Amino acid sequence: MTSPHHHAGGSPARKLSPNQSKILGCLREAGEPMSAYAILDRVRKSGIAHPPTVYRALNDLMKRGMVHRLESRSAFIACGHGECDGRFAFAICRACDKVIEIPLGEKEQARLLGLAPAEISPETVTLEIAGLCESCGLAQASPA
Amino acid sequence: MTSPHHHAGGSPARKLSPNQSKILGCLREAGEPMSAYAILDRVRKSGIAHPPTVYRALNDLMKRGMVHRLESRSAFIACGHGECDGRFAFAICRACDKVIEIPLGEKEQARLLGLAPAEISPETVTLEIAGLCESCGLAQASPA
DNA sequence: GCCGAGCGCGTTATGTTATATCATTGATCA
DNA sequence: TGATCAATGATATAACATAACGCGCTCGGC
Ligand SMILES: [Zn+2]
Ligand SMILES: [Zn+2]
Ligand SMILES: [Zn+2]
Ligand SMILES: [Zn+2]
Repeated sequence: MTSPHHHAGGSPARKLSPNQSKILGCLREAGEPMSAYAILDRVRKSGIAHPPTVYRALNDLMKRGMVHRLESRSAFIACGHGECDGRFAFAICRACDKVIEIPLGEKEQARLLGLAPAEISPETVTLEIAGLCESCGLAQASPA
Repeated sequence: MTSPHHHAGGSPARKLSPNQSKILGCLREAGEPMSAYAILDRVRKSGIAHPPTVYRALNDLMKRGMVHRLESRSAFIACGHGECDGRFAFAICRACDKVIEIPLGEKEQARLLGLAPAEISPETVTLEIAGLCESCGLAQASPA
């Protein structure tokens, strides 16, 4: 290696910064999707005080595949597998916001990208399936 | 027909209100995704002055399937087919925001819903495929 | 005719999500 | 020592969305 400091200057797998660790820890503890501002509330006690700090860390963590964004909810969630590469989907209960991450196989991913028309060369897929989880389904079936 | 006024009280295919027509017209003219506030700017001249008016109309139009929301962009677009029923996806250029609506067949839709795990009974799918359109792909290949 | 119900819409105010920008700090190193 | 760079802190504001109240119209009952 050329120099142990200056952290390699490149792309692959740098260490998490303290803020990134705090925010990833917060999301992992929660195990649920959280809004950026909900995260901010939870990490205030550990010294993070402003929205940009949270968004910076979230954006870095998303680039690493350790945090995903639920587009249909404007919320963030820790990757259910620690880390992944963009081949995932989500199933979301519309009543209680319970979320399950669905890993996509390469073939499935390719098939989804293949739905794009020739005019657009596809790169990434955002797939969110909304429905009712078991308990919310039961609750809805029997009102009282 | 039972009565031309009071618009039938039920669900199917009521007439558009004046505001709904204005806003749908705006989106159809644009042929591109627009944010709610961009729509507001465009329809100010026709008397619409506040965000809730725009959001009310958009929500109604979405229920009818005449307008769709691009979740990954917080933007709205007129249905490419006049009207549809929830079986659609989008391909979006990440550079110029060009959007193409992709109709999904019943089988495709069913296959997507089938990706949901047993814990969540799936109802609707949000599928947005991002990539580069032809012209943006060229522009990126040759920088200057 | 008068009234109440329902609805579309106007309006005010506020809540929520996200980013632009500049200042500060601390480590590295010529 | 002082330039440089990356990370973070901090201020301010932009962008997106909704809650809540009230008004005026049309319609149907009386
Ligand atoms: Zn993941
Ligand atoms: Zn649920
Ligand atoms: Zn459509
Ligand atoms: Zn493009």
